[in-house]
Amino acid sequence: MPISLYNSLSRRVEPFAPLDAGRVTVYLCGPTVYSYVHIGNARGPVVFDVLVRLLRRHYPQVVYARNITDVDDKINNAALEQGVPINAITDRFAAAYREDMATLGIAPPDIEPHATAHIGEIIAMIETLIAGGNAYAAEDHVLFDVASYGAYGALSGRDTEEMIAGARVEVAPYKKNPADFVLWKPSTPELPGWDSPWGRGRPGWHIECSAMSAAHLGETIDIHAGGIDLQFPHHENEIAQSTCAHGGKTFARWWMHNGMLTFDGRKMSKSLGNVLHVHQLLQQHPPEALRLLLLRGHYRQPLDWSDNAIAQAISTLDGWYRVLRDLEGVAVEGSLPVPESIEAALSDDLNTPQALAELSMLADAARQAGTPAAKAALLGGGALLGLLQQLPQAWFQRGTDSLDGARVEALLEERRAARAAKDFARADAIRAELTTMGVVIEDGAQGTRWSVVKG
RNA sequence: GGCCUGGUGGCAGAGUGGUCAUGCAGCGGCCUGCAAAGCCGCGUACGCCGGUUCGAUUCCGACCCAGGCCUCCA
Repeated sequence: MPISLYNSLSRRVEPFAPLDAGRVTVYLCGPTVYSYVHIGNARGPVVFDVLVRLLRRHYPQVVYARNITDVDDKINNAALEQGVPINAITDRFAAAYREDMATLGIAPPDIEPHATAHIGEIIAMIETLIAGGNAYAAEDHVLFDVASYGAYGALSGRDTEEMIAGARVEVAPYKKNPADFVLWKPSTPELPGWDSPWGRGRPGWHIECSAMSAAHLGETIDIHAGGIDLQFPHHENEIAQSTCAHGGKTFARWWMHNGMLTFDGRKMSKSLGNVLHVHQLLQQHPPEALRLLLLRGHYRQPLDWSDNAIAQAISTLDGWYRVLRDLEGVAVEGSLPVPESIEAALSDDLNTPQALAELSMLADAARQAGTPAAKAALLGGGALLGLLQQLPQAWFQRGTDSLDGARVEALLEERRAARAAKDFARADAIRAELTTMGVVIEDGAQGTRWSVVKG
């Protein structure tokens, strides 16, 4: 089944075809690790995790890189404030990031390049840009000369003249044009820095991604992904740098941008201060519900975060896992099939809401049919989305660490006896007590089952 | 101000030129000791105004509203 993807470059959905079907390359702009990331930062990783899962079904090798930006002024500020070296900050939050992404069911990328490990490549790239007349050194800085690249602004649909005339870009005396951006900047002694032809300094943000991408994926990559807020200037600058440094070669053939996560209708961002940290949310809610929530909207649309949305996601998963629990005795053997309906939805520009609708129908079908094939279809569809991969028991009795399991069992046994003796008043009292403990019970043909209300 | 998205039923959210999204919630019924779950059924959804059309939520135009980018940001 052919895959079609929206390309921000052409502003239309196009049939996807990699440059080399034997090696598909995908790059996602990762986090700057100066603190915990917020849930909005997790949207891209989740969405493009699904994309990579889909691509892996079609191509023998997909090389997926998601970088870590570990040199940046925000990191420097945090390190200075706390009086520690920058790697004390970056190691800690890079590890937390990895752990949190894994908890969200995101498969690790094939490559996780760190900016500080590519200073040599960054300096070499800057030298190439200077030699080619696309960059210039001035007052210990090196700047990209935007006027030297005619296609600047093509991705974000901006007019170069307007941007150069724009009043909101930082105007510095050493810039030829206000729109010129920094490739290298000087470091004072207390700041981290590396020796370079332009003195001791550190790289600008944009050049890091260009250098890391080229180092691991090659000069032309198939898909470059990131949040829509990175389209300008970050991605625009990456294109300018990479294209000019590589003799005019196309940098990324596909550009994919995920929409912003909003909170109370506003973009969630650290600068606005309305963030919810993934690390914390994962302790308050089932991780799978967070993942489902992030997939409930189309990736290019804004998605609003709310407690109600979390509750709906949990209820939906309850329903699906209930089906799987009822089919626990039905054996599924061999590798899981991927239902055509799910693959079709995802192949249509990663229509995850449609895929989730199909998954609901598969769950319903599995409940009706109760066959190994129907159960396998539900599990297989879930697998492509990174959902439904835990045991029903684990889902329903999650977060029970603080619960006294023996006491629950004892109460259930007592209630069973009471019901057998037709002492329904006692039975209901026990049910009420369990409810206050956060335990919900269901009497069924196979006995009484219990689960936690939430968590 | 410039550029770009989008406005769908109580909520979330796909989609389509002409009977159906889907999920959550709600209501009625069956079932149940009572619940829960499940099953059956219910609720005249497509911002506003024009236009094109036999027919528009879907195409076109204007308008209103919301959000994003233009500065660090997934």
